[in-house]
Amino acid sequence: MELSERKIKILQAIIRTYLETGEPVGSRTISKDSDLNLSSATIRNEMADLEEMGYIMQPHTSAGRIPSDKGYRWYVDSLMTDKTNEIIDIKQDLEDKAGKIDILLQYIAKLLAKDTNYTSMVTKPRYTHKKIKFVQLTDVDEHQILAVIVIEGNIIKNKLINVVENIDKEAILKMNIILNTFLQGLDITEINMQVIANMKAQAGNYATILSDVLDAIAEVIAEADNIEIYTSGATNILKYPELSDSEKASEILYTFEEKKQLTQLIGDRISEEENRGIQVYIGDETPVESMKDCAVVTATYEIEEGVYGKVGIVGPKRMDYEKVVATLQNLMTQLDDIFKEKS
Amino acid sequence: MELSERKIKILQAIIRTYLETGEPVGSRTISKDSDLNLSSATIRNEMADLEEMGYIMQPHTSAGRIPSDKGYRWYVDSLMTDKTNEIIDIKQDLEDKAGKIDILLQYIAKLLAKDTNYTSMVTKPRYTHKKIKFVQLTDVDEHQILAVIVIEGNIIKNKLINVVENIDKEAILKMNIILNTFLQGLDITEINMQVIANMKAQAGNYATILSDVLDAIAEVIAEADNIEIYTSGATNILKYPELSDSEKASEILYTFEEKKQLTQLIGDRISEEENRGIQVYIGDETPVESMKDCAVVTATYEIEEGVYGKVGIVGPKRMDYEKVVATLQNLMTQLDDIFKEKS
DNA sequence: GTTAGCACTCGTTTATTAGGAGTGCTAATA
DNA sequence: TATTAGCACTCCTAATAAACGAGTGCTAAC
Repeated sequence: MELSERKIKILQAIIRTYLETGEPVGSRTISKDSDLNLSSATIRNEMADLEEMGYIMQPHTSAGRIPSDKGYRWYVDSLMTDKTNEIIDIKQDLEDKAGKIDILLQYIAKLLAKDTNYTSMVTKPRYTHKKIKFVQLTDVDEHQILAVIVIEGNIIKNKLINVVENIDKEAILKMNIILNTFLQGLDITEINMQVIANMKAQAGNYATILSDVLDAIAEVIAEADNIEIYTSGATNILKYPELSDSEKASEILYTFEEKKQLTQLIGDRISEEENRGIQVYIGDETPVESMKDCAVVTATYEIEEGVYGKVGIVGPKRMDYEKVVATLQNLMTQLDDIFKEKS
Repeated sequence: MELSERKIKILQAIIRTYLETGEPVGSRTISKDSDLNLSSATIRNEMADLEEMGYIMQPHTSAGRIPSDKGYRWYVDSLMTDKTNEIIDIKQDLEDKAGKIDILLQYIAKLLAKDTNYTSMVTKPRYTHKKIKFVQLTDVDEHQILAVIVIEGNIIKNKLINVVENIDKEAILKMNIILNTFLQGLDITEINMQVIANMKAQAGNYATILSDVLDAIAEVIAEADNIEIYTSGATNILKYPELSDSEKASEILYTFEEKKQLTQLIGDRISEEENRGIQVYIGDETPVESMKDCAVVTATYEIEEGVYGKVGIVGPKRMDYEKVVATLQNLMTQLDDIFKEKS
């Protein structure tokens, strides 16, 4: 069976009404509220068809219809072709905060959660090809060296290194030179045994200290590799009765508290082309078990050539897709503008 | 009326049973479970007295009794005199993590939440008298300076400063010297207009840049002043029926998500002597509105002379005070040992 | 002082009922 | 042929009632 023009209108009406109310919607409601001028009986016939086709379902006989996952999917897909133009101007707010990327992202998460009444999450962008800009050692006291490592994209990391031997100024000076000659401009994937061996050879007496320093650098870089995720509005899910029962809520909230699992949702596979743009996961489509009763919308932002992060919204399946998608699209362009301006 | 020996035993029995079950406890239960060998009628008489004295109350006529806040308070106070000796050996775990204080604290929070099944929170210790160890500027590129600021207690902060003028090596060198001559060893409260004016005088041509740098330093220091709080196990509160209804849970969880309000609970007044040691807040005693149905136990740790942080546990009023207090006491001594060893 | 006994209270559970929203089907209608 | 009015039927929900039972307070006897 095909989706006739009329069926489409009815299906849309059902889904829209359900998104608003969260209650099963009956034939009479559609008959009255839509501009189709059809009796409830006709609507009923069409609804029977739509059910057979899998777009809607009944929680029980003698209840109205609610959208199935397939129904939501259809709805979302049909939305994507429209150009919606809801505008929420956060650009101004954003510009003030553009100085510090992590504060900015945290702020965006908060804004999104507040604006949508769903839960938001934002990943810190991940530099896949990190080149070392420079490394600098400073002596703090006789047994401590402070290493400052600056990676492309102005990610700054520091670490205190405890060293057994006494440290003199000369050692620091020499190591600074060695480190920078060898590492500057190097992609971190290029730091191999060969490079390290060469450095150690040059370091002579200071090889042990250098080894400590290199360990620290490795550690720091590994750390930068962890995906950091900011979330906001987790408690918003308690506002939706279908999610707020103790068990479900507990699972979902736990996921947000732990954050680890969120990686699967917005951390993975950013580099793959097809995962860019706006993605919608409905119910079982999400890779995270605890969110099987939720819908997730994600979007990818680019802060500079090849450096991506993601933004996501989690809510009930009956979330206001239109608004969420529009909001995210809007946010993305505004972020684009901000980052473009800066560079 | 006085609390007779027998009344004490009955009160204890009531509270203990209620802590376990969370259900009102009746006279017959006490009569059978305790070693008093009294009939339920006698217990009833005593219970009527205890109720009159305010230690227990009835949720409604013909229900058993539950402890009132006063009852809990009495119970907790009586616990404090006992020497409990439950031992949970986390020391070994802790030592591995002692390298990085924030990871350590985060880990402690997790451990506590897991161990107690309540919610835990840990503040990062706050250095009240922060002396600047040193400041170091490095040129990143022509218009960016990287400032690294090390404060006593090895708190390291860095900030990228955008400068309009071109920067040459000489400027950097000169400013480094000025900054360190003036600021090194200075308590941050001592950096006043006078000092700044003197520095600017010395800086000559570089005064504008110096001004930017000082702004950045001020910002960084202000940031270090914020109390950071790690929490864990927030979703645990959903395990307790008396807290898990949507509204209450939402409020409490929101408090943990936002964290701001937690400051009132474990951030404030650490320096005041009487707030050290173990503190128990029951119901309305807590300064945080959303936790009026909870109990909060806090403890203070000292990582070095004069540098304090706090650890807190939040749970239902019927929390297992004995275990929580013992766990915290234990944790405190173990932390003490670890930090003492290190210095 | 303690306890057995008993009437009474009141929340909880279970059963019953009434109401109503919504359906599917059929037959009449345009 | 498509639409619609009508009606019997389903089944959820809310309301009401009844049965239950845990627990109490009080009294009177031990």
